[in-house]
Amino acid sequence: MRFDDLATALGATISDPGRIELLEAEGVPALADWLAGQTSVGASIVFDDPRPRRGTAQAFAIAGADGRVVAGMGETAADALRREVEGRGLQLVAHEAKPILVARFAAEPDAAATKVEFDTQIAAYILNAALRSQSIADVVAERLDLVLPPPKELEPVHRAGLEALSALAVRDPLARALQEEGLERLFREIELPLIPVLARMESTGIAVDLDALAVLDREFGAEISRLEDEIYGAVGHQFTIGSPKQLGDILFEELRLPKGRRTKTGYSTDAAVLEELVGVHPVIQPVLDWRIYTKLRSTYVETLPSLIAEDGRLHTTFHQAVASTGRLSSSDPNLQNIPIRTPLGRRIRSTFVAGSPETVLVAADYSQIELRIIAHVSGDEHLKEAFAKQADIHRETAARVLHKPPGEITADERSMAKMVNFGLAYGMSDFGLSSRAGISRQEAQEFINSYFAAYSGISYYMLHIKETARRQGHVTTLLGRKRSIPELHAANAALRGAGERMAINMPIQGTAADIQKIAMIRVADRLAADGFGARLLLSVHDELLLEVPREEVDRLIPVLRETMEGALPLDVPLTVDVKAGTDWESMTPVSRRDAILAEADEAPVDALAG
DNA sequence: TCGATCACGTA
DNA sequence: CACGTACGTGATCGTA
Repeated sequence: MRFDDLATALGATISDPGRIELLEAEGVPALADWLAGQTSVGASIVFDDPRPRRGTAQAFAIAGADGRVVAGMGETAADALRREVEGRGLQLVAHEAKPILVARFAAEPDAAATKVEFDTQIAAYILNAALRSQSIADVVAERLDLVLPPPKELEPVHRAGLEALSALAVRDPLARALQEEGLERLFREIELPLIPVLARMESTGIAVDLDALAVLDREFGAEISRLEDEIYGAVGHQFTIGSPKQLGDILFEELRLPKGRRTKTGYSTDAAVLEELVGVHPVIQPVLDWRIYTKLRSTYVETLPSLIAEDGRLHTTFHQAVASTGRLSSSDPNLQNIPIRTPLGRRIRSTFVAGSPETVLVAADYSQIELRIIAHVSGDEHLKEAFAKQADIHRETAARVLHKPPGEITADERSMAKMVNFGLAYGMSDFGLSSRAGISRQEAQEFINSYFAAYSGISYYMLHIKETARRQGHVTTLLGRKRSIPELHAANAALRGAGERMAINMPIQGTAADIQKIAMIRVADRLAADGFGARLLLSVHDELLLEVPREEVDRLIPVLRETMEGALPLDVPLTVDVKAGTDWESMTPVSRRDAILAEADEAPVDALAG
C-alpha cells in the first residue's frame, strides 16, 4: 500500500499532509497488526510548551518503515498512542527523543526508559558540532534535498507526523555518515545512552525554597532602592542606570571621568572599567553594587519562582546538541550558572535544597579536570608527575617555573601560576595574562616563556595542535568528537587567532565533556543496578549534583567517587571531590581528602592581591 | 515585536 | 589584528 522509499513517502506527505492518519484514543487498538510488524518507529511529540513538566502534548505521531504515518490528536490520543508504542517495546527513531521520554517519566516516574534506536538531532550534531542545534528541516534539506514547511504554519498533528516520518527518512543517510566519519561509537556508546539519563534528570527537577527567595526579594528590593537614591544624589539627577549608553554619557561627559575602553557603540562601562574609577567619584561603587543586586534579582530571585512546576520543583532543559565542544547546556532556567562566587550570590545558591528532610544533596566535582587532560594529551612529564604526587598543583607550577622550592613560593607567585594554569586551556596571551594579573605585558611574556620552558611538553603540544588543526581543518577529543574550525583559514588575522584558540580549547573542554557524560551514564546505571533511591539532579560541566536519602549517603559516596574517577583512565589520576549538605551552598566535604581538594581547587583568581 | 548590544552569572 | 574557551539570560534601545 505504501512507498518503497521513505524519502518518496516524505515528499508525498509534504505535498499532502492529509495522508497523515489522524487518530482518536479509541483508534489505537486498530493499529495492532501494523505495529506488530515494526521494530522501531519514527516518532515525534508536539507540546504547547516544550519545558519539562509544563506543557501538555498536543500531538504524538509515529511513522513506520512502510511510510505510513499516524498521529494522535490532543492530549488523550497522544498519550494513548505513546503508551501503545511503549507497551509494545518499540524503539524510537526521533529528531530529539528526550521529550518523548520526559513525557513518559512525568506520567510514570518509575517507568523504564523507552529505547532510543536513533536520534537524528544528535547524529547531525555529532557530524557537525560547529553549527548550533540543527532543526529537522535543516537535516531533511541537507540529506534528502526536500523542503519541510515551517513548523509554525502546521497543525500540531501535521507537524508531528511530518517530523516522525522525516526522522525515519534521514536515519540511514545519517547512520552512513556517522560510520564514514568514525563517529559511530561516540554516538552509540555515549550520546544515545545519555538521553534517558538527561530525561530522568529533567523530569526529577530540583527543589527550591520559595520562602527564602521571597526574603531575598524584599531584601534586594530595599537595597536597590537605597542604591538608586545614592546614585541619583551623587549625579544630581535621575537617569536609567541600567542603560550603558546613559551611564557612559553621564560618567564620561557630564562628570568628565577618565575614559576607559570603548565598545562599538560608545564607552564601555563594564565592571573592569568601573573598578578603575572607584575612589575617583562617589557614584561608581553604588553603581557596581546596583548592577550586582539587579542582576541577581532579575535573573534569579524574581524569575525562578515563576518557573517552578506543579510538583514544587524546578525542571531545567538540558541541551545535548548545542555546544560546539560537546558540553551540555541548560536553559529555562539555566541551572548551570547559579551564583557561587560572591557572598550575595551564594545566598541564592542556598535556596536550592534537598527535597525532603529524609534526603540531602551530594555534589561531586572533578578536581582540575582540564589541566589533567592537558597533562595527558600533551604527555608533559613534569605536569604528569605533579599530578601523580597529588601536590598543590599551582604551587608546584610556580616552583618549577621560578626555579624555587615549593615552600618559598609567595601567595602572588602561586596566584600567577594559577592564572596561567587556568588560562592555558584558552590559549591565553601575554596581553591576557598582563591585564588579569595586573602586571606589565613584558612581565607576563617572561612568565609565559618561563612556563613553556619548564613545561616543554605543553609548549610542543600547543604548537602541534594548531598545526594539526590547520592541516585537517578540525580538532578532536580523546573519544573522537570532532569540531571543524573554518576560521583557521580566514584571511583576517584576528579571526584566525580566534580559530587557533578554539583549536586549543576544544580538545580539552570537549574531552572533559566526554568524561562527564561517561560518568553520568555509569552513575545512573549504578544507581539503578544497586537499588539506590538516590537521583541525579544536575550536571554542571565537571560537577554532578544528586539528591540522596540520608541512609544511603555513606554507601553511595564511594560508588560515586570510583565511578567518576574511573570514567576514562588517563596517564594522570582523575580525582573527585565530594560534598554533602541540605542546601547547595552549605555543602561540607565528606572526608579530609575532600577538604584538602576543595581548598586547593577554588575558581581562578582575577587579579593579584595588592 | 524583534534583534543587536551590553553586561554578567557559571564551568 | 585582537588581545582566553564554552554557554544562557535580562535590560535597553533602535529597528522592522
